[in-house]
Amino acid sequence: MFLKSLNPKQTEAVTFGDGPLLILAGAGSGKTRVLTARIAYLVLKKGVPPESILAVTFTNKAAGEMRERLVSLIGGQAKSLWLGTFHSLGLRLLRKEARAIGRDTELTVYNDDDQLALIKEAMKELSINEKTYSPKAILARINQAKNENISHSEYLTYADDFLSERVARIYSLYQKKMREFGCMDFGDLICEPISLLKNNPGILKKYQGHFSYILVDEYQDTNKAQYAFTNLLASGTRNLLAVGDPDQSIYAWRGADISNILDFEKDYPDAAVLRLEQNYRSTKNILSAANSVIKKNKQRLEKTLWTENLDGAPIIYEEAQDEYNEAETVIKKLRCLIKERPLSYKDFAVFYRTNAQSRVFEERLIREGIPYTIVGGVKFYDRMEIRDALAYLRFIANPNDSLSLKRIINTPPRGVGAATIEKMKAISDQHGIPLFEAFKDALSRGVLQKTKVARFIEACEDFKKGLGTLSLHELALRLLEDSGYMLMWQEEGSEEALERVENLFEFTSAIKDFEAANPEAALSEFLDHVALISDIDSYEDKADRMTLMTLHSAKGLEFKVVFLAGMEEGLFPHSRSIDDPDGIEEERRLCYVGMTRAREDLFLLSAKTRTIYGETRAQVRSRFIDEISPEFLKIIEAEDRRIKKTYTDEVYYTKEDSQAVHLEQVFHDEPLSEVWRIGAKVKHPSFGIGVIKERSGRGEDMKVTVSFKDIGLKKLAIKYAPLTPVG
DNA sequence: TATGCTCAACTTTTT
DNA sequence: GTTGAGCATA
Repeated sequence: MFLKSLNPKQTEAVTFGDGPLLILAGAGSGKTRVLTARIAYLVLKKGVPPESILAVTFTNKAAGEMRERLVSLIGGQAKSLWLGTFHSLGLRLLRKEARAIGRDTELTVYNDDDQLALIKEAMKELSINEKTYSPKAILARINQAKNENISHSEYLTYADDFLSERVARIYSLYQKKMREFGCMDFGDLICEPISLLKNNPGILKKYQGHFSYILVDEYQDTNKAQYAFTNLLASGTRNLLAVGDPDQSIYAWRGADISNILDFEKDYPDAAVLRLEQNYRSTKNILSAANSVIKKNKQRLEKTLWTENLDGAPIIYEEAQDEYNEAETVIKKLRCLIKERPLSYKDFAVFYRTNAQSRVFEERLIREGIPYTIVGGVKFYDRMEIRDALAYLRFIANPNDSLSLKRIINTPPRGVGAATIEKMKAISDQHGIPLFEAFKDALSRGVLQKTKVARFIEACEDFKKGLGTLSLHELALRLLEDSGYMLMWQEEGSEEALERVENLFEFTSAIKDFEAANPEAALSEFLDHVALISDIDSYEDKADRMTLMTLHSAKGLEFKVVFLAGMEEGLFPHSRSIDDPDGIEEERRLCYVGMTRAREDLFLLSAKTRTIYGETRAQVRSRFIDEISPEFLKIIEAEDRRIKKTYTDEVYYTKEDSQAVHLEQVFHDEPLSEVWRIGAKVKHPSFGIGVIKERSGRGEDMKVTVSFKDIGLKKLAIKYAPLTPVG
C-alpha cells in the first residue's frame, strides 16, 4: 500500500534498516512522501511503537499535513507520534520535565517584540544608552548566541571586546528576567531542553532510550543548537534519519549551518547516503533552468535532478516599466492563462524577496477583483490590539509575566504612569517578588491610592479563579470587556478604533475555533499555539485564491504557475548580501527554491524603475536572469511591450510558442471606481449576492455599503472583505 | 499623567 | 509610504 508507487530509491529509503542515514533529496523528489512512508513502515512493518518515533519538521503546517497523512496510513495511533517543529517539541519536553528541574510549568513563549522590550528594560537597568548600542543589534547578538547554544555565562568568557562585554552583561540580565517571569524565547526552546538533558543524566537516558527512531526534515536548515539537540537524543540508538537538500538552504541568517548536512558523513562515518534525484514536479524546461542557475554556486554537493515530465513552455522573463506595471503584467498573464487552460486562481502564486513588495500587488488585485491571499506581511497577531489582548491572557495564565502586566496595567489608562511603575519595579526587585505582588502589597499597605488599579488587580484574581469554569473564548471576551479594554476603543469611535474592535472579536472567534479543534485545551495551550504558529501554518490552500508570499515562505510548496517578481539587482539578490560571496550563494539558492516551486509555467519579472521608500530608482535586472541558460528562457524587454500595447488583440508570444496566448481586452484597465460603483452587483462567499448602495474612501481604504438579499446592509472594506464583482 | 503631534527609521528573509 | 517612539503641552 504505502510502498506502492514509490521508485526504487524511495523504496530503499523507506525500508532502510537501522543506523544513521542521510537522504539528499532534490526539489520535488517526493521527500515528504518518503518520510511519511518511512514512519508508516516503522510502525506497521517493524512494530515500532509510534510514541518512540521523533519526527521534526520545519513548520507546524508540514507537521500537521504529515500527521494527517499518517492517520490515513496507520490510523489513530499517529496521534502519539512525537511530531512537530524543533520549537514545539522543545516546549513539549520542557513542560513535561519542568517540575523535575524545579521550574514552573507556567511558562510563556516570547516572540521577538517581547524580547526587544525586555532587552530595552535590561539596558535601562544597566544604564546602557540605547543610542550608542541599538537594542536590535543586541537582540541579534543574543539570538545568534542561542542559535549556537552559547549561554550567557559562556558568552561572557568569550567576550574579548567592549561591545561583546556589554552584550554579555545584557544577555545575563535578560536571561535572569526571563527566568523570573517564567518566559522562554525561541532560542530557549532549543537551548533549555539541551541543558535540561545534559544536567540530568537520568532524564537524558530516559529519552535516549525512549526515542528509537529520529527523523529530521529540512536538515540543511538546522542550526548548531538544533544539531546538538538532535545528536544528544540520537546518540543512544543512532537511528537518525536526516533529509535535506543543501541547494535549498536559505536560513543561514537565522543561524542555519549548512555544514550540519555537509558534514553528516563526518559525524556518522558509518552513515548510508541516498540520493533522490528524480523530480516529479516540474517541466524539463523549468528544471533545466533552475539547474543552470544553482550550478553557479561554488559550495555545493554535486547533484543532478532529472525528470520524465514534458518539456513544457519556456520560462519567460519580462521587464516592466515600474512595479505597478509589473503587477499588471502578472494579472494580464493570469487572465490569459485562465482563459486558455483549465486553471483556477489557486494554481497561481507570486513570490517576492521582501514583504514590502506585496502592497502594490495587493492594490492591483483588489482593483481587478481577483481573489488572493497574502501569507505573512502585517500579521494579525502583531497588531497592537491583539498583542494587548494576548498580554491580558498571558498575565492571567502566568502572573509572573511582569512584562505583560506592564503592558496592560495602564491600558486603558488607570492613572498609572511611568513613575508609579518604576516605584513598583523597585519594590519588586528589592523583595524579589513579581511585579503584581508589589502592586498588591502597595495597595494593601495603603502606599498606593489607586482605586482603578485595585479594581483591576482584584478582577484579575477573579478571572484566574474562573479559569477552569469558563470556556476560553468567554473568558477572553469577558476579560476584554470587564477590563475596559474593549470599551476604550469603542469610545474612541474612529474608524481605526472600530477596526480594532472588529479584530478583537475576530480574536475571540479564533479562540473559539481553537477550542473546537482542541476541546480539552487549557489557556496556556492556546497561548503556546499562538506563539509558535507561523504565517505559513495558517495558510489554507483550499479556497480558490491566488497566493502572494515571500520566497522564504514558499519553501516546500508548489504551484502550477509561478511568478517571481522583482528580479532586480539590489532587491534580489538583496543589497544586504550583494557584497558577500556567501550571501550571494544563499540568494542564489533562494532563487533556485523559487524556480523549483513551479510545475508548469514560470515567469520572471523585473521593473526598470522602482520606488523604494519614496525614492524612485532605476533598476538593473538580476544577475540570476543572465545565469539561466538561454535555451530555456524567452526574454521580453520593456520596449517590446510598449509596441505591442497598441495592438490590443495581438498574439502575445511569437508563433513558434506552443502555448501562444491571446491578449484581447487585457490592456484596458477598469478603474477601481468602475468596478465598485454604486449599483454594481457583488458577491460575498457568506453573505451571497448584493448591490452596492454607498461608497466611501478611496484606493485601498475604500469601503462600500452593500445591501444583501437576506442579511440586509453591511459596510465592508474592499481591502479585507472577499467581495467579487458579478456580471 | 494623558494626549497629540512630529519625525525618523525602516526593509531582507522567520521558527 | 508607514509606523512607532519620543517629545511637548495641557
